[in-house]
Amino acid sequence: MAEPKRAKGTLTIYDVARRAGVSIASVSRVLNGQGTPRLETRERVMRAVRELSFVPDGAARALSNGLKEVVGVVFRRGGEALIEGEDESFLFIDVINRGIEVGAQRHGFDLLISSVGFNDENVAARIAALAGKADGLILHDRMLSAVGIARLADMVPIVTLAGSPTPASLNVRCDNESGIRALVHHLVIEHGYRSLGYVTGRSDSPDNRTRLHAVETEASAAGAEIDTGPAWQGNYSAAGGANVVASLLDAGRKLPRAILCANDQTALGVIHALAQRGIRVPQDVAITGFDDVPVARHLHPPLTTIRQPMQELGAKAFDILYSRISEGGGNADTVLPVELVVRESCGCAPGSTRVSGTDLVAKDGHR
Amino acid sequence: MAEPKRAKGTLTIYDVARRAGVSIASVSRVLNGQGTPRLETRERVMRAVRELSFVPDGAARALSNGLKEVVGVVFRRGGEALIEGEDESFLFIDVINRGIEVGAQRHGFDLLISSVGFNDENVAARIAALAGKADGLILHDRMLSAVGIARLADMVPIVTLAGSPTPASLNVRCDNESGIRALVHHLVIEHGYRSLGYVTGRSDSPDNRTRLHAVETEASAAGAEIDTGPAWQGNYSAAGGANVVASLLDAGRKLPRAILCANDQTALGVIHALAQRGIRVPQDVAITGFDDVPVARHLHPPLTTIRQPMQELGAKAFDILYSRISEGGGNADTVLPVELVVRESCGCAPGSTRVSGTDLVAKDGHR
DNA sequence: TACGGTGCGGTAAGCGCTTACCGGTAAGCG
DNA sequence: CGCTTACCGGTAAGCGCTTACCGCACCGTA
Repeated sequence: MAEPKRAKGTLTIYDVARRAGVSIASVSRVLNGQGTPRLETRERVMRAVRELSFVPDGAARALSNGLKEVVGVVFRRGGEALIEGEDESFLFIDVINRGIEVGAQRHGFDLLISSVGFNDENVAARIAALAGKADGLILHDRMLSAVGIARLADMVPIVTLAGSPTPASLNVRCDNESGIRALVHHLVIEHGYRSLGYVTGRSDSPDNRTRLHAVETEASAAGAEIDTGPAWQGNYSAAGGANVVASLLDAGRKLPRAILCANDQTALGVIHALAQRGIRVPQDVAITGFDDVPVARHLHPPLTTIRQPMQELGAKAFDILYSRISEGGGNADTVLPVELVVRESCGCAPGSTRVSGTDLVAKDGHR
Repeated sequence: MAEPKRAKGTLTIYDVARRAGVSIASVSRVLNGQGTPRLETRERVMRAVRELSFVPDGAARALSNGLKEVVGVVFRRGGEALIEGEDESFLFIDVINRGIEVGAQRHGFDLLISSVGFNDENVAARIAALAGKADGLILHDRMLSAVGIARLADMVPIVTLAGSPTPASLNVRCDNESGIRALVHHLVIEHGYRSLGYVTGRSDSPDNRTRLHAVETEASAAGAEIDTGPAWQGNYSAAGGANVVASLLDAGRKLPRAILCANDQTALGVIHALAQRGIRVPQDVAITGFDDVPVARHLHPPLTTIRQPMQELGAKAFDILYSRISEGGGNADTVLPVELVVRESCGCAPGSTRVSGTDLVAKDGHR
């Protein structure tokens, strides 16, 4: 199919060896710090390498020693961008990826990134192809079914984010329950709101199911009414949140005093829709998000939300994957603590931003 | 050095061949659509592949046919995050990367991503290592000196973003001049502001130099005064912008009627600092940015800025790199048109967001 | 029936690297 | 002074794949 056979001046280890007057084995040893080459040998090799500006071919190395030093990362590219600015939806993902990268660099790994559109068909095939180019894969939320993961997993180690562990794959997630508990506590106990609503995320997301369940549990435990059901079905997008509000209002339903949203994106849409109907936040309805994406503090009003340690989540995911790759171990289900970030959308006073951990689990200090 | 020799059940093309009762050559041919295998052969192979869920090893493929189908992307990780929310600085980069990825996927390439901290030492070494794992490299702004690029370039094809082409590397950038021209025209002619200021970006950035020069040229052409100099030196960060304002004010200098900022980040810092001093935007001082990052529309007031087609920039960069990789050609210096986005920070009325191309250059239609 | 052509598919030669293995040299020892 | 023991460094065997090359079987034609 392709012209691009071999680039012109491909420099190989043979060229370096010839120039240094040694064998390729010596060059390799010097470059990798194996064995104990004589000082002179080392210097001759290094000089030749420098003079030729030689860089060993990654593919050949990988083939030879069975380690590519590459982690694949797969995520879904933004779906339907209905509201202007919706493209921010990928922020969340990018921050996590940044964290993965930080972890990866500590071990000389790089990230091989591949996003998948919402209506791409050959998702499994694309992920499989990626698997062929990497030592392990990190899958963001909702990339593959359990069977898909299982199939993939006997090809290459897998870590999922915000999913659930399977016999063959590991998982890293945030402590949703604690986050929701803190939010409900703040709204019901501290603000005294008696009626709550919860705009859900995609129904196939484990995170979403956990949060919904936690809202219901906590709300009734706190003695507040909780409004849910099909009418409250969102999809993690701003558009989804806006739709819920619009249909609720069009159906003549009375809104609860406070609405929790499955994530910040959704909250953004909800606030937007509310503003269009002239409903004030937080005076008429209090709103909260989940995630604390960077834009959350710039919304009007600034969004009260749950901060997930996204960067750490990514770094942790890499660490776990790495230990799976090198030793075959790895904690199957890792849970990271979250923080309540109080701003103004819940009804608190301006300027009183407050952050508080919801959990005593020690974060284990990657920074 | 490493345990991770070979994963346990590494499945190879031999396994598939055995199971299908054919030779490895046939398997390869079927998998790559080369030659004209008989229908029966094709089916037997495909069945075996499916049953074993075989995925060919990327490293071996790459080694064998000299094409890794990987592009390396290098950028700087955010520097000093002084202002809360500064972490958004990487948004810009992420959007471009998204564009690169879109372009890459059209050709079955994936992105190998590596970021570099501002005070990392072995930058050249890290980039070189990345080069070994990729077919070509895309470098974001200010990654490497001209010599560094030259050295790298005879190793692997290079495309720089927002830089300048070198004999050995290609470049893609936005039409800074037109953007600045549109901005100055809007501020001076339409709003009638007679005095302007320009908070610069990093002094080593080609984009920054171009913009500064354009501001000076256009301002004097339009008959406005332009305030510049060392006191106006920013660094593309919000903190940098805030500093400029703070020192200007502390030094008792009178601010011009309108301040153009090297980028949106800077504008964010400037607006922030102004607000702290009780100076109103745009009533007292009008502010403009450059880039139109997603958060720009959420600022207070919403930021008038120049929209760079960041996604297209990325896609274009990939296309050019790809043609360099496959044919050795590629346009050395590609310039993309920009748009003026009028919001409120320039003094225009709320709700009057207006977007207008500044250029008649046809965008060549990747979408 | 014999012979050239065509079309599949197998064999084997690398791609650029790492490393097990082994041979040569020099140092250590009796 | 001869033999053991280290220590280096070279030779060569793969790693898993693609593909040039070649042989074989079967077809058509004379």
